[in-house]
Amino acid sequence: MSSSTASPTVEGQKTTERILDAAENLFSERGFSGTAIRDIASEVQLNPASLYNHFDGKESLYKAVLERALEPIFLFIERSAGTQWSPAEAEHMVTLIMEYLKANPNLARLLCHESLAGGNHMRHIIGLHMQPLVADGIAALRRGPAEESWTEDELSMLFAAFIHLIVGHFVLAPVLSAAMGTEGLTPEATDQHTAFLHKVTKRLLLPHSDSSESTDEGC
Amino acid sequence: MSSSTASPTVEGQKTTERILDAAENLFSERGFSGTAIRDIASEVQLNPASLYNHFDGKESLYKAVLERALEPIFLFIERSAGTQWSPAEAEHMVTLIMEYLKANPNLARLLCHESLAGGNHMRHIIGLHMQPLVADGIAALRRGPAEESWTEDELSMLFAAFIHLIVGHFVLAPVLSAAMGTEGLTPEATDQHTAFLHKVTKRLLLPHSDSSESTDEGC
Amino acid sequence: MSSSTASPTVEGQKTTERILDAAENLFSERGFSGTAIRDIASEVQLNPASLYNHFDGKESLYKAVLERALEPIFLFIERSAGTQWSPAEAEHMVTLIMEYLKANPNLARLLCHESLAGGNHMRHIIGLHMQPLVADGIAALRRGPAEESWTEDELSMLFAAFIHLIVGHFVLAPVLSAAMGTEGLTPEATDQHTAFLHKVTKRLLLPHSDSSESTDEGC
Amino acid sequence: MSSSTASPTVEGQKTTERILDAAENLFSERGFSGTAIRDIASEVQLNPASLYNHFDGKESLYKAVLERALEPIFLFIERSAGTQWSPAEAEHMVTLIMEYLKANPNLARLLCHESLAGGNHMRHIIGLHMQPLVADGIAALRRGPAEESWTEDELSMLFAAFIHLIVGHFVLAPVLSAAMGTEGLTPEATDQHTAFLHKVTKRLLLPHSDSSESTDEGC
DNA sequence: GATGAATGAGGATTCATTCAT
DNA sequence: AATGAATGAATCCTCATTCAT
Repeated sequence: MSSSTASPTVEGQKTTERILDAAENLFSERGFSGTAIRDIASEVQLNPASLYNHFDGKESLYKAVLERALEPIFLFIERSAGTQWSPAEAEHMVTLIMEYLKANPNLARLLCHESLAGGNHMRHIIGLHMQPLVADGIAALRRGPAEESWTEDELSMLFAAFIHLIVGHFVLAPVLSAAMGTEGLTPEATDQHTAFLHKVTKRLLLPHSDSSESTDEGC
Repeated sequence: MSSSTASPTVEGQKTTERILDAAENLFSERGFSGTAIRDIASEVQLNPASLYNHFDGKESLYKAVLERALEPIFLFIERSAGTQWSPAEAEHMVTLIMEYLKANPNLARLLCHESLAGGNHMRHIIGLHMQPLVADGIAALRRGPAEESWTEDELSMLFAAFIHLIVGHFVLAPVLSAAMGTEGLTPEATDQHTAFLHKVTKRLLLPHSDSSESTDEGC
Repeated sequence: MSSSTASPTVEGQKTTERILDAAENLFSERGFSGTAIRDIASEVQLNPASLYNHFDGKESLYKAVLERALEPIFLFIERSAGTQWSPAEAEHMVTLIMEYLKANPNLARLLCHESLAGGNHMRHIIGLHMQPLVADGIAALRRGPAEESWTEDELSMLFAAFIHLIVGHFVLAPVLSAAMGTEGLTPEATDQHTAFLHKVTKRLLLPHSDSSESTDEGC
Repeated sequence: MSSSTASPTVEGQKTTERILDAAENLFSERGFSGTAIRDIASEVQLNPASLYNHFDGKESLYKAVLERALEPIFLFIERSAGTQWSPAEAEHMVTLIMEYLKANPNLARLLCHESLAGGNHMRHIIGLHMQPLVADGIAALRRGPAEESWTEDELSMLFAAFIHLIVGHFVLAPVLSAAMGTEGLTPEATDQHTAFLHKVTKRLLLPHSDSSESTDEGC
C-alpha cells in the first residue's frame, strides 16, 4: 500500500485508524444500534468483511471507539490531578475540555448515547478511569472556594452540573438551536458557550452575597 | 374485552394507550432505531401486526409518543407565559418541571435521543410549540433580575443552561452515578437535584457581587 | 389457502409439515451444518424468513425433525416392551424396523449424522426415550435363547450389533454399493438385506454347536 | 524453523503433515461442510492463508486426508489378497482392522461422513482401491467355509455386514453408549467389541446346525 | 381489533480464497 | 513458507410491514 509513497500519513492513516474514525462519526450520530457495519465499511470504502480483519465485531469496534475518544479527556484531567479548583483553575479546565470537544464533538454525543443505553459498553472504562477522575474532580472542588458555599452532597452535584452544561451544549444543540432559530453547533457558538461557562463558573464557585441562600435546604 | 363496558379506565387503559406506554418506555431506553416493533408489541402482549390497527407504522407511533410526552410540559410553560422570571418564579418553574420529570423521566431521554438523532422526528413540534415556548422563556428571563447581569446573547444560553441542567440529570445518570458510586436515578436523588437547582437558579439569576464578572467577555 | 379446497391433505400438508419434510430430507443428506436454511425454504417455495414463523431457528427445526423421525421407532419398540426375543420375535422386530426404514431411510442417516456430531442435539431424546428402549431391548435378549450363548456384557454388544447392521445398510450404501458395483439403496436391496438379517438373527440368537466358541474370551 | 536441520521428525512432523493431522481430526468430527479451514489452521497455529501453500484448497485437503487415512487399510487387505477366509483367517483380519481403527478411529468416521455425503469425494478411491478390495474380500469368503451356508448374493451382504459391525462400533458410539450408560469409545470397549466380533465371525462363517436355516429364503 | 403467515430488505458475521509482502 | 489484509458469496437471523382471515 504505502510501499512507494513514503509518507504514512498521506492517503489517510492506517486502515484500522480510518475505520475508527468512520465508526466514531457514525456511532456518535446514530448510536450503537442505529449504526450499520455496512455503513462504516462503505465510509472507508471497504468490504464489510474486511472490517473483521481489524476488529472482532461491532461491539468490539464500538468499545474501541469509546476508549479512543475518551482517552484524551482522561489525560487532561489526570494531568491536573491534586490541584484545587479556584475559579481560574476551573475556568482553565472548562476551556481545555470545551476546546477539545469543539474539535471532537463526537465525544459528548458518544457519552450521551452510551449513558442512554445504560452505560454497559463502558462499565470497565467507568470503573478504571472515570471513577478516580470524578473523585478527584470533586476533591478539587472541595479544596477550592466552592467549599464555603456548598455542602459535601452539593459538591457532587456541582461537579455533575458542569458536565451537564458541557455535554448538553453538544448534545441538545440540534433541538435547542432549532427552537431558538440559531444556527446550530458552529465553532463560534461553542466559543460563546465557553465564555458563558466561565461566567457561570465564577457564579457557582465564588461565595454568594445573597442572604436567602440555601433556604430551601432547611438548614 | 372492554367491548360492552364503556369505562376506559377499567382493566387498564385502552389498547392504544397501553401501546403508547410501552413504546415510550422502550423508545426512551433504546431510541428509535434501537427499538423493535416486535418488542413493543410483546410488552403489550399483542401481535406485532395488531399494532398497525392503532398506528400507521413505527415512525407514526414514535411521533405520537413524542407528542404525548411533551404536551404537559408545553402546558406548564404556556400557562406561565408572559410572566417575569424572578428567582422565585424560576424556582417554581424548575420545581414544576422536575416534579413532572421525576414521574416521567422518559421525556428527558426521548428528547435527548431525538436531539442526538438530529431532531428530524420533531421538526413540527419544535416549530409549533417549542419555538414560542423558548422565546417566551427567554423573554421571561429578560424581564427578571437576570437582565442586569447577562447580555442578550447570554440570556439564550442561560435558558439553555437550565435545560442542560435538568435534562442532564436524567440522561447522564447511568454513567455519572456509576462513576460516583451513587445509586442512580432514585426519586430522592432527583429531589436533591431539584433543591440544588434552586440554589443554582438564585446564583445565576440574581446580580453577582464579584467585580471580575464578565472580564473574559470584555477582552 | 385451503379455504375453498376442502381436502386438507391435497396440495401438500400444512406448511409446518412441509418444512419438516424438506428439512428432514436435507438434514439427512447433508447433516446439520451442511444444510442451509435457504435451501430448505426454497424446497418449500417459501421465503427463508417465513420459516421463522414456524420454528425458532435452525437448531430448533433440526430437533423437531429428529423428534418427528424417531417417534415411530420408539412406538414400535415400546409396544413390544417386556417380551422375550425368541428368534421369531427378533425377526419380527427386525422386519418392522427395516420396513419402516425402507420407507424412511432418512432416519438412519439422521441418527448417524447426529452420532458423528456427538449426539448433542438429541441428548434429551436419548435420556428420555432411547435409554429405556435400549435397556428393554437388552432385557428382551436376555430373556430369549441368546442368554445361553452370550455373557451379560456380550448381550449389550449383541443389541448394538443389530443396530449397526440395520443402520449400516442405509448409511454405508453409497460407498459400499459403489464398491460392489451394485445399484445402491433400492427397495429390493433393502428387502434382500432384511432376509439376510433374519438369517443372521437366527445364527446369533440360537445356541451354536461349535465347540471352540468363546475360546478367545479366555474362559 | 527446520530450514537447516534436515531431520523431518524433529520438532513434530513437517507442517504439511501437521495440517493433515488437524484436518483429519476435524473432518472426522464435523464432516466436510462442518469443518472450517480457519479451524484447521488455528489448530496448527497457522494463518489460514498459509494452508494454501500446502494444499490447493479445502477439497484438495479433504481428499488428501481421506487417502492418507485409507491407505493402511488397503495395504492390510491387499497383503492378504487371494487367501481364503477360514474363521481363523477372518478373525485375524478383523483383529488387524480393529487394532488399526482403535488407534485411528477417525477413519471409520471419515468413511461414514463420506458415505452420508454421497461418496463423491472418494469416487476415484472407490474405483481404484475399494472395488478390487471388496471383490477380493468376497472371493475370500467364497473360498472359505462360509460358502456352504450362504448363497452368492448373501456373501456380498455378509462382507458388508462385517463392515457395518466394524464401522458402526466407532460411529454410533456417542449415541449408543449414551443410551446404554456406558462410557463411550474407550480402548477397552473396542477390545471387548473385537472379541465379540470374533465370536460373531465364527457364528456367521461356520456352518450352522439349525435346521430351519434359510427357511425364509425358500418361501 | 386481533392474528398467523408471508415477505423483501437489511444486518451481523463467517467462509474459502487470493494476493502483495 | 508465512502472513495481514481484502473480498464476494453465503449463512443465520431480524425487521417493519402487509394481508387474508
